[in-house]
This record gives sequence, structure tokens and C-alpha cells, in this order.
Amino acid sequence: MKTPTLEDVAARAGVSTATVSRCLNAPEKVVERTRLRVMEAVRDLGYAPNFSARALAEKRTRTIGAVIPTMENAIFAEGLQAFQDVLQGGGYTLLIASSGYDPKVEEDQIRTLVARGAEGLLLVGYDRAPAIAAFLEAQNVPSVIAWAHDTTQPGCSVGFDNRAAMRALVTHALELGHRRVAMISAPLQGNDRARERHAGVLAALKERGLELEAMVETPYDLEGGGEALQQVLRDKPETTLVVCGNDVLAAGALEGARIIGLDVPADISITGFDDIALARIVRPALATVRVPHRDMGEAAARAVVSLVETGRAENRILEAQMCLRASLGTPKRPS
Amino acid sequence: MKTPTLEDVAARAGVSTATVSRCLNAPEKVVERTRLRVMEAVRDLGYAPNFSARALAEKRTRTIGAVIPTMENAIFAEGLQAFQDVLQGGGYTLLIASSGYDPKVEEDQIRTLVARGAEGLLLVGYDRAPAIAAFLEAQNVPSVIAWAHDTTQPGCSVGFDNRAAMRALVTHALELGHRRVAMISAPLQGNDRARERHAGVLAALKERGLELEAMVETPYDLEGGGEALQQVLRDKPETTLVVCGNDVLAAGALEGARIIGLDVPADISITGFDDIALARIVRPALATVRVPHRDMGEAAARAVVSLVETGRAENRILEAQMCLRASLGTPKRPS
DNA sequence: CTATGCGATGTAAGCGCTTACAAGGCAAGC
DNA sequence: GCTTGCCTTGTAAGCGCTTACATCGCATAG
Repeated sequence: MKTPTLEDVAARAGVSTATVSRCLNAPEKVVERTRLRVMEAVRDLGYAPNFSARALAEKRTRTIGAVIPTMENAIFAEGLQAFQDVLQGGGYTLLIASSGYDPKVEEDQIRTLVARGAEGLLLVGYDRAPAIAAFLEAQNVPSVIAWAHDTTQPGCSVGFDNRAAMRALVTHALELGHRRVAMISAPLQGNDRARERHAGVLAALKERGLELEAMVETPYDLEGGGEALQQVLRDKPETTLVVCGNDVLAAGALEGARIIGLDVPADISITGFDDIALARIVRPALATVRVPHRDMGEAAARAVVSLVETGRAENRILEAQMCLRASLGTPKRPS
Repeated sequence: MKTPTLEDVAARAGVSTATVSRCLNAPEKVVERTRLRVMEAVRDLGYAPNFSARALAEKRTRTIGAVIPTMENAIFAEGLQAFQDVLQGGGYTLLIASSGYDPKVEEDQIRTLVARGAEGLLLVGYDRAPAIAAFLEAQNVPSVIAWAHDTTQPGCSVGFDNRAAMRALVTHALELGHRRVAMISAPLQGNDRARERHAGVLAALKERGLELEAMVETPYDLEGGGEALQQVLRDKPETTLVVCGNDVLAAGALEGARIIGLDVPADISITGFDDIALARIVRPALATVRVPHRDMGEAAARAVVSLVETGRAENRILEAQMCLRASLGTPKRPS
């Protein structure tokens, strides 16, 4: 019992395959009487078009690929969900791959997606080998960069200014009186979002003639944040503010502070970035930066589709807002 | 500048398309001298096979579909990641869709995936319209059910016994002396995992001749958990243990308890389910049930592939372990 | 030296669909 | 009545690949 084909439907409806195809793809080109007959045959047979055949004939796969660092993080999941919703509405299918923050894996995934017929790509950040851009160029596969924004870089992007957002947050903290500032970040290597956030911290400090007391790079998990905080305070006990590159590290740092008996924010302030649900549930709640994931995902989807269909799309820069909460307070002994 | 085809490669290497195809798919059937020549042509031209054409000719898409309730939850993300890793290793591509816990959407997604050529499906739980099973049967698309396990149901499943795990946890709590137990759960409608966990609570209670004091169904988020807890304690202030259907609700409940000034676990114990990272970061840490997501994802992938390739696969039931932490304690005033 | 067999390669027929082009029918205009 | 042109439908040529079968060449056996 094989699945019915266009031809089966045509035979049953007593028309040619071309007519059936037209009924499905351009119903207005077929007179109603015929169309109804064909549709009935389609229903009777439970016919469903074969995507591979259609793609081959049309030379279009209607597939978009996305390579994200990890699925196991709410920030990408939410944006990706929005991305997919919009794509699906436009008749596209999304192929997702994750790189685990490994550039080598990311490159493989990109090639795989393209080989799989992706007509356009969603990529996170700008940090990748130039060969990849060349490859995509050669294969004529457009891409949009999300979760970052850099006007000096070519290519379409839908993101926000990680540096400016972080800078604003730290500037605010400095206005509260903080002077001894340390940072805990995910590894900067191969992660321009992390680098931009770092740069934002440095910029805010420099504006006031300050320097970063300490900088710890640590793997992206709660434990890493906790250990990093303890290390920072061992080396620089004068620190009054620990800026974290993301909420997960900040939540870990909060826990680290608790372990060594420090009160947040009385003894030390801690900030995060991303405003994931976790930021609101920990105590004290995390001061952080809210990133408009859904909006970004939706805008990115529209951009990719536009790129695929018309060859052009506009950059879109979204607003990332400071989100002040209890973990950031006035320093006990402003120096 | 269109992408090169098999024919282009064949022409350049001075062989037939059949030989090129063989070089790519069954190299041992081609003598080395020829093979090297062909491979060189492939490299020179930057040839990449066209998946649609291959799928059409082979009548295989090498695509597996998965419909999960949501991507925005670590528990599915982790399992799915493992699922995808195994599939990719086996030369399959994963197509992901999410239903947002809506049965109607899930059905649509399933149909879409099948229309897209999915040769096998990963589904979560058993709860869906019978028409869907019939549809999959008719289309000859095998599926495996994950995150649940029910020996009375037909079909291949890779999961764990939600009911038994919850029952064990509650039984343990009863041994600590709890007698007034309430439950906060995600909506039971259309969610057999939630129903099974609920049944597990009831079973443990019944064994001791007890009944559930209160049962609140609430949307799956932190706020829901917090409000539900407050409601429970307003109605049944004697409650000493609030069992939550998952960690997110439990974390919300923890927060709810804090708001009304109750100490956990001194005044009230709270438990979760899933053991997501959140469970370890909240204070007090959540007593919960650890679900082996990665193992499940991997096993599920092997099962789907086996089902697709051989038509058969074994059920696999994994162990979900109790995970005791500070949020579960001895009741203050055992009744 | 010829018959036999096998391994390497080529030939060509699809896979199911879209679509340019052709064909046929019919209404309107002359 | 015939032409014109539009509208509907049919015909058939691919899309790029796999693969059953045919072919060819050569080594081995008789």
C-alpha cells in the first residue's frame, strides 16, 4: 500500500497531473467544477504531496537552517521558537542544529544544513572563520546574524548592542558609588557577545577613569559562576560589584557569595544579563539586562525570508533594557 | 553560476554519472584510480549532492520528526539535544516542532512533519486523538513515545514511570511524618505525564489511608506555582507538604511560601519533579525526581532509527531517581 | 586458442512533481 | 460564418539522483 501520487489523483479525477498540480498550487487557474472533483479525489485517496519531488521540480526547498550555540538555554529557545513560528506561517520549515559553542562543530553544522538544502540561515553572533562566509557566498545562501549587532560588519543582522547595554548597566552601578568592579564571563574566545559585554564594562569604567579589578572566564554554568566569585573575592576582597556576562553565571555567583557568607547586595552587588526566568526567582532577584528574544526571533525570521525571496533585508536593532533588581545596591564603603 | 550536478562532475572526471554516484555512496565498488579522479573533480567543482533529488530517487528522506510540548523548557531541550546527536551520527536529520501543549497544534505539527517526509517520529506522552495513531499507521510512519511509559499502551516507548517515581517520593515524605498533603500540578487535561504524577501521589497516600487535601491545576510557570501555593494554604492551612508536578511550579511555590512568610521546610515542605538546574539553585534546594534526559534522548533516537530501518524496536524503561534536598523536611506538627 | 566468469563501468529508466507550451473550446466581434 | 483571443486543460520535458541491467575487458581455466 504505497502512498498515492499526483498521477493516482489525476486518474481518479479524470484529469491530467498538471491540473491536479494547479488545483493544489494555484486553484484560481482551475475552473470550480474541475477543482471540486480533484479535491474530492485528493480527499478520497488521502493524497499528500511528496516534498522531495516538489523541491526537486521547483528547485526550492522552503527550508531555513539555524545554528545556535545550545538548545539548553532559555535565551535561544525562546527566540528560536518565535523564529520558527514566523517561518511556519510563511510556509518554511526550520532545520535546527546546535554547536555547543564549538566553532568547528558550528562550521560542520552550517555545511550540513546547506547540503540539506537550507535556502537561508540564522546564525548567532559574528565570530566565525572567514571561510564560512565565503562558502555561503559561493553557495548563494544568505544568512542573518542574531543576538548581536555590529554596524562595522557586513551582512544582515537582527540583534541588539550587547556592549551598549552592558555599558549602561555598569554606568548605572558606578553612579550608585561602586568603584571596585570585577567581571565573570563566559569564555571570550569565539563568542563575540561575551566580548562585547566585556567591552561594555571596560568602556563604562574607563569613562570614569577606572579599571576592571579582575576578570574571570569560566564555563557557562552555575558552578562556574560560584567558583569564579569565590576566586574573585579571594584575589580582590575590596570588590563591591561583580558584573556577570549572563544570568546563569550571576545566579551561580549569588550562590558563591552565600557560601562565603556575604550578603548581596549589602556586602557585594552582582548583576546578570539576559533576564531569563531564573533572574526573577533567585534571591535577591538579579539586576540584569532584558533582551527582547521573541521580537528578535520574529524579526530575524522576517529578515531571512525577505533575504531568500527578494535578496535583501534591513538590519534591525532592538532595544535591550536595563532591569534593576535587588542584587544591585549601593556599596557599603564607597572607595 | 548554478551549483554543480552529478553530471558536471561526471563530465569533468570523464566517467558516467553512475560511477560518480557509486564513488559517493559505495566507494568500494569503484576501482581506486577512477575513484581518485572522481573525488578530485568533486573537490574542484565544490560539488554537493542535492538532497531532494537523492531523496526522490532513493524514496527515503532520512529525516526524523519530533514534536515536543515546548522548547522553552530545559527538560525537553536536553533530551532533544541527545536525540539529535545520535540521529546525526546515524545520517539522519531532525525536524523539530513544538505544540505549546496544545493537542490541536500537535496534530497539525505531526501532519506537517509527515508531509515533510519524516520517516519516523518522536512524540511526548500518549495523550492524543486516536485518529493520529490511525493516520501514522496509514502513512506507515513509526513513532516512539518518550517521557512516559505505559505498558498497557501499544507502540514503542522510551521513558520512565512517572507514577512510580512520584509515588516513591511521596511515600518517602509520608515516612517523614507528613499527613496533610496538597498538590500543585500543570493542567492534567491532555498531559498524561501530569496525570501519572498525580496518580502517583494518590497511590502513595491511599496506601496509608490518606487523601489529597487539595489539588490545584495551574499554567506551567513560576507565577502559577506561587499563586497556587498561596491558594492552597488559604484553603488548607494545615497542609505540611505541597507536592508539585514539576520543578518550575515548585520553584514558584517556594517563592509563594516566602511571600506569605512561611519557612521551608520548617513550616512547610515542597517537592518538585525533573531535577532541572533550577532545582539546585533555589533556596532551599528542591527535593525532586531526577529524570535521565540524555539517556532517554539517546535511547529514543536508537529506537526510532531501529523502527525505521528494521520495523521493530524494544521498549526501554529508564530509572527516575528520587533526589532528596532541603525543601523536604520533617513536618513541624505531625498530625 | 577459445570459453567462462567476474569485476568495473556505462546506459537509461524511473522517482513525483512543476511548468512552458500546445491544443481545444467557446464567446464576442466583424 | 469566420476570425480573434481568452480561458481551461493536456502534453511532455525536465529537476538531479539511484540503480537494475547491459556491456566491456581481462584473467583464468580448459
